[in-house]
Amino acid sequence: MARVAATERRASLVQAALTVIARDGVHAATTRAIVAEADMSLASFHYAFTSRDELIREVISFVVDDQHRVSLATLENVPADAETPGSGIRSAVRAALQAYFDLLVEFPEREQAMFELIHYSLRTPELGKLPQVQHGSYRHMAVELLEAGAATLDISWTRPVEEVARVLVALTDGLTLAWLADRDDAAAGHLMDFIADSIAALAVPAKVLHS
Amino acid sequence: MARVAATERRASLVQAALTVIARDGVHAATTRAIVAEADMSLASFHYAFTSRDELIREVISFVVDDQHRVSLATLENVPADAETPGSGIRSAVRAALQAYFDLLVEFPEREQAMFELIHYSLRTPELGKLPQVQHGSYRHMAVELLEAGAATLDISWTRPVEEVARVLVALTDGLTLAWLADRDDAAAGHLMDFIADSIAALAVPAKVLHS
DNA sequence: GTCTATAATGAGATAGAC
DNA sequence: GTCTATCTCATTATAGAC
Repeated sequence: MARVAATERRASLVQAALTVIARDGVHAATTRAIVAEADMSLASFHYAFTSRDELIREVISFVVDDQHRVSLATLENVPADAETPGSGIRSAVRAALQAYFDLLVEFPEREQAMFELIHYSLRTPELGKLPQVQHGSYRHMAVELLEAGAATLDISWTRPVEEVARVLVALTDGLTLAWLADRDDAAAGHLMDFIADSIAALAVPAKVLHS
Repeated sequence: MARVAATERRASLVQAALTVIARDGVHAATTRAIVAEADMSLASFHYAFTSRDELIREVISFVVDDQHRVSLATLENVPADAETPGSGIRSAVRAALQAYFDLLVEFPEREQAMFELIHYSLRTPELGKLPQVQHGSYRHMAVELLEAGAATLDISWTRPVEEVARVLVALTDGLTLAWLADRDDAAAGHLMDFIADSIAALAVPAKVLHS
């Protein structure tokens, strides 16, 4: 096989690991399954990584970074949803949730893998603060979305934006887990309606704070 | 070792498995670890169960049943929180959440194990509809609590109780996952405040519907 | 019914030729 | 740098004595 730089091999293996984890779960992501997915030899694996654990650590780091990238990309679309100040926030939140939900329905394995990676890192002390970091990146993403939405729709949050973000993340996690468990689209829709109402209840027209 | 009925052995092994899963995670719950915890020989394990998978299935079934039992026990305490009709629902919800949260803080491994078991069953097709059942039992528990609360506090839900229950479960799952990830007690408190407000917003005094 | 011993498999990691 | 072959260990499961 062609000679490839170690950094490229590492990237390929991380991608392959993510594919395997999404398809078969974390427990099935053995070194053998991963190298098979990457079409690579077992020895090449241990040339690029000293251990399986080192790979998994890199997978989680990659996922965290990736979420941040996705977050920024999503922001591009927020202004397009702009409507009348104040009242628009409810439908903007609802639309953003629907966009997320559509992705979830299209790639359920991906979100399932995220959960499994969180639980894996919670069970792996050597991973240190990665669970906090991973979860924190979700909240950071939510903060950016909420601030962008507030700026675009000319509203203010009645609670600290970090707090609203935590609510949004918790609700999204709950929505995701519930749908993964029972695949009830209609119920998920009702839940998203509720989330949109509840989040919108934390917004007031920005001018209120200016008076 | 004394001769023990197979059904007792099965029960002991299920308990031991739960202990191991809570302490070290599902992936660490090998037959060896479980029989060590149960102080039993490996052969006894295979006398009681034909396979490890059969045990895990029984563990999940047990957990589902157990949740139902806990749910009924919790109901006993609801009337004690009764206050003035209508306005009391917010503090009743908040108190119930706090009670759950206190349990979570005291036994975090237990809730973590519940998550891991859900994801395990989602990855195990042979387990069939168990994930739905497990998640459904959470919602059932929520329904009973909400109905008992409504009766005691003389309020009605403005949405179908199943829908409110789904919201409550989703929020609780999100609360749990967030706290497991970052152990931020203060943030969890704010989240519970929000949940209580949002759920209470779905309640109206019962007499409104009688007029 | 319970035990010890062992088969059978699959895992992570390494040696050494090329 | 990459390969094949192998080591070592842990796992599930079973056989057969008691």
